[in-house]
Amino acid sequence: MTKRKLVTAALPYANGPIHIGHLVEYVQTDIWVRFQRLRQNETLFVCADDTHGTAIMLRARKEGRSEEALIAEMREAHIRDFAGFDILFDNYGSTNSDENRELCGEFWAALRKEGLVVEKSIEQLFDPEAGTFLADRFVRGTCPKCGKQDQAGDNCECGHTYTPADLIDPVSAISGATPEVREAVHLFVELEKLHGFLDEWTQNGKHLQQEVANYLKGHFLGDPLRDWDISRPAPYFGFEIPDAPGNYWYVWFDAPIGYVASTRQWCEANNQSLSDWWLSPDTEIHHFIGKDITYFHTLFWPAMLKVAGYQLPTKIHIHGFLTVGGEKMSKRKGTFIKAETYLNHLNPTYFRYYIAAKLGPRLDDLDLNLDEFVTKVNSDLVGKFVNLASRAAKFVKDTGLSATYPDDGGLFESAAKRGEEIAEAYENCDYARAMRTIMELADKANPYIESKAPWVLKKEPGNEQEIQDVCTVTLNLFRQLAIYLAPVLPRLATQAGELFGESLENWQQSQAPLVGTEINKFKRMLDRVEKESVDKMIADSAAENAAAEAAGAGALASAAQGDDSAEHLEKEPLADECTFDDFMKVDLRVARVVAAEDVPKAKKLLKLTLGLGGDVTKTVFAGIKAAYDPATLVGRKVVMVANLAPRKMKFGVSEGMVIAAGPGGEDVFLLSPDDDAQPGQRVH
RNA sequence: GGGCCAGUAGCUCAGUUGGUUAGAGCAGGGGACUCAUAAUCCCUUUGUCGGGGGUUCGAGUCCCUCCUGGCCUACCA
Repeated sequence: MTKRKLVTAALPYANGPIHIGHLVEYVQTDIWVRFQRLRQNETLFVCADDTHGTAIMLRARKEGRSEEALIAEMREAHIRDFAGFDILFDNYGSTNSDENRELCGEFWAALRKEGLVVEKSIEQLFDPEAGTFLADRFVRGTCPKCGKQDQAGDNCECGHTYTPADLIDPVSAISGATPEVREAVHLFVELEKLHGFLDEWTQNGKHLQQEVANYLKGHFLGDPLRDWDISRPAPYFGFEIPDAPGNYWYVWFDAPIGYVASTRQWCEANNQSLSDWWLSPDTEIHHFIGKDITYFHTLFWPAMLKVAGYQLPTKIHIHGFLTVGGEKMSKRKGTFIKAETYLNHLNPTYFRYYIAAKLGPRLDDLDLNLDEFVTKVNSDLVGKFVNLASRAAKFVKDTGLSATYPDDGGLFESAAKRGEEIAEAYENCDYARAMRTIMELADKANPYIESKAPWVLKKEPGNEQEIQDVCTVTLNLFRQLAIYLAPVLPRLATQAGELFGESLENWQQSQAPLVGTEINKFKRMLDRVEKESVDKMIADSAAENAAAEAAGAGALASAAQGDDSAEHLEKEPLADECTFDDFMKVDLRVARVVAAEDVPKAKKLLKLTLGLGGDVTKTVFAGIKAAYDPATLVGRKVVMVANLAPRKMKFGVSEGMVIAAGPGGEDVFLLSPDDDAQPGQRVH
């Protein structure tokens, strides 16, 4: 008897939209769930929005609305995005639900009962202006060890770690105010009392990937486990702790309980019992998460479940991050792609397949290479797979499939035998292997039809049976592949089912050929990916982010940087890093304005003659007419790019550029060297 | 600093417990076909398997060492 399976994906934080980085995980999980169902395992897939914490509170405050309004809107967007990628949850809950509050109380009571909760007074920085305690990441200041400025609240680039209270000249990133050190009583869970249990559970080789077990052993389990600070004083958006008024459960306490709460919601709607799913040894529990939240899911969460008497996770599947073009996703480069933006340009099937083809069972990051994305999807899905149906279906649209399965030289049979291999790869989350194997099979199907050439047979009468047989084989190979691919490509599985007049919902269907049935008219199943669409998506994505940044000119940034507005840096973010050598290619010189004259027909230009010392002069047409009167420029010193390639302009040749800041028009500001700089001196 | 992982054809990767001339897909080159979404099929080029040392009859595969890269090191996926 197979066990029933409860599957979760990490709860996305209700503070931002879903992007393709998130989607790696949801696609991975969805594939696994669909695979389980295809194998006839009773499977429940739950998720929820993670809604609590300081970040949500601050954002709601900034937007002048309630946290509830914010998270409701975000939840709607998340659900829409997931649906757009064919991610099919049985229940999508929220950590801000009655079910969750109640369950939190239950887990809390269990911790209390075990005597694991202790009170400790700690010093924490408080922002008097914003009226809130500051999480580490909301404090910046000078590193007490190396003296580097503008470092995060808990660690410095130099590698030193500390508490925010140790920072020199700390500044609140929220308001810019100088935080005060305040003492507050927090509640802690004495995790060390569960050390033995956690040692066994993490190291027994059953529940975690080996490298994760090693990581925990090396980082945490080698020393006594620290007490876990599990409460936050008001103001905090979350659940107030019933027996500690004025204190709230830390978001990471109630978030994983959200898995249970979402399950409960589903149970209540479907007349099921929660205990069958979370308290029964007959149910496997599988969590899919990203490696950044390993710690919470592999130490705290098992500890909480253990203490509360719940079933422990069967397996925690941890994946790496998504990079694009080998780099971290970048808003500026447009590679920080929101789900919505992707869907405006591309079919989700492409993404699901590409991600599946790259996902292995380990924690390696996986890279979205946009050129590879296009060629892989087109070549594998359209060229190899869909093409089979596309080229064979029309020959049998009147006759249907042969009544008995013809001799195909063992093609179907051997591909059927490899089904278990593919299934095992899916089971182990080694989708890359599964996709490789499937494509290997597809690579045998096209040569088959090619060698039989029904389009040639058709030219001579009397070949009807052979044509039908050849197409019966080809379409059955296609159907078999469609079943193998169904967890990844649900839409194609549906379309394939329609072609055959059946529903492809059981892995076993891949093991026996379909014969003697009609074939419906072939409808185009998948368009090729156009590189132009990908490019447009990237461009859109970059534009959105630029607009968003400009609009939301952050209180965060401006406050931490004194009175200067962050606006300019946001409008024009820093360029790509360049090397010293790159920089030295640009020859900047101090120059004196020897002559400046108006160019009557030009709207923006002034003609400048710049002296570099001695007799050397350069003529430069500068777009500063609206900002400067030529007469006032003569004699002053400026900085120019002296080795710029000459450029022919309407009014003459410009031999360089003067350096100025500002967006243009009247807002142009020439840079001047300090008084003693001499024309001709290089700037570097 | 500590830890984990990786380094195999231009690119993405596969190479099971060490065993014959190291593989696939894509890209490149040549040809064929025309049923199919310029899809498909056939043929084809390319590798000091990161460097060095060692174990062995035999190493991409084990050991040592060095180099390079990625990631993690208590709340962004």
